[in-house]
Amino acid sequence: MATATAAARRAEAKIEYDAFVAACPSQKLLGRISDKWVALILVALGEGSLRYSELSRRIPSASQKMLTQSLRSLERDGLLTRTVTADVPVRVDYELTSLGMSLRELMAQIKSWAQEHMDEVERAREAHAALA
Amino acid sequence: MATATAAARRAEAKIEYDAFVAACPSQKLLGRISDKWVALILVALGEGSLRYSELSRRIPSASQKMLTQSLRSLERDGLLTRTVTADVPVRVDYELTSLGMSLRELMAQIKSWAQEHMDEVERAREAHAALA
DNA sequence: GGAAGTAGGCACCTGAAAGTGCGTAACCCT
DNA sequence: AGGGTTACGCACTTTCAGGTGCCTACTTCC
Repeated sequence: MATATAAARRAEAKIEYDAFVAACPSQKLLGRISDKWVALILVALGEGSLRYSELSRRIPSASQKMLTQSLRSLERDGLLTRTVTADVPVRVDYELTSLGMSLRELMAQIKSWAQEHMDEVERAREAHAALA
Repeated sequence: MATATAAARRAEAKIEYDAFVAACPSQKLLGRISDKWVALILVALGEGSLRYSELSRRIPSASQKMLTQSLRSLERDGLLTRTVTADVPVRVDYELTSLGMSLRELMAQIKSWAQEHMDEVERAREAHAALA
C-alpha cells in the first residue's frame, strides 16, 4: 500500500527532506548571513559600537527602513544589543554581542576565502561565456 | 556647487558605496552560497561524483528544474564538472573541482559555526518573542 | 523660518528567485 | 501497452526580500 508509485515515493522523500532542511542549523545560518546588509553591519560594528546615524553613514546604500529592519532582526537573534539613551534627540547605540563577534570571525573566514578564490570563479565564468 | 545639500552628499556616497559593494568578493561569494540548493549539492558531491538522478534522489526537495539550474551555474563558476556519457539513456556525472572542494571546506566551517551557535540564536529569538 | 539631524514607522510596489506543470525521445520491464 | 527511468527544456505563476516615498516630533544651526 505504501510506496505504490514512484511519484508517491518521491513525494514522501520530499516531505521528509523538507523537514530536515527546515531544521538544519546550517541552512538557518545561511539564511541569516545572506541578508543583504548583515555582513556590512557586522563589519561596521566590528570596530566598536556605533550610533544609528553613524551606521547609516557608513552604509549609505542601505535605506533607513532596511537598516532598521536588519538591526532589529540582528538584535532579536542576540547578535547585537540596542541601547537607547533618553537624551534629546534620542541616542541609540548598537554594539555586537560576543555571539555577534563570533559570527564576525566566521565572516572574516568567508571573506578570506572570497579574496583567495573569487577571481578564479570569475575567470571560470568568463571562460564559460566565451565558448558559444 | 558640489555637495550642495545633505541629500546630494548622501546620494553621492551611496553611488560610491554601491560600486564598492558590487565589486566586493565577499558579497559575490555570499550571493553564490546563499543559493537555496548550492550547499546541499556541495555536501552531496563531497563524497564523490554522482549522476544527475542520484543527486535528484539525495535532494528530493529540489525540483528537476532547480537542480539543473543550480548545477549549471556551479559548472559555469568552475566549482564542478559535468561529464556526459553518450550511453542510452544518456548518463551525466557531476563532480566537484578542486575549487569546489575548497568551497566545500568553507561550508564545513560554516556548518561548524552553525552547530555550535545556532541554538543560542534560537534561544535569543524565543526570549525576545516572549517579552511583549 | 527653512534646512538639517536623530531614529525610526507604515504602506505600497517591484523584480528576481523559486516553484509548477507539461513535453521529449530514447529504452526497459512485465 | 502502460508505467518507469534518464536528463533535461520551456512557459507560466507565485512569493517575498528589498526598495521607495511619505510621515512623526523634537531640536539646533544659520
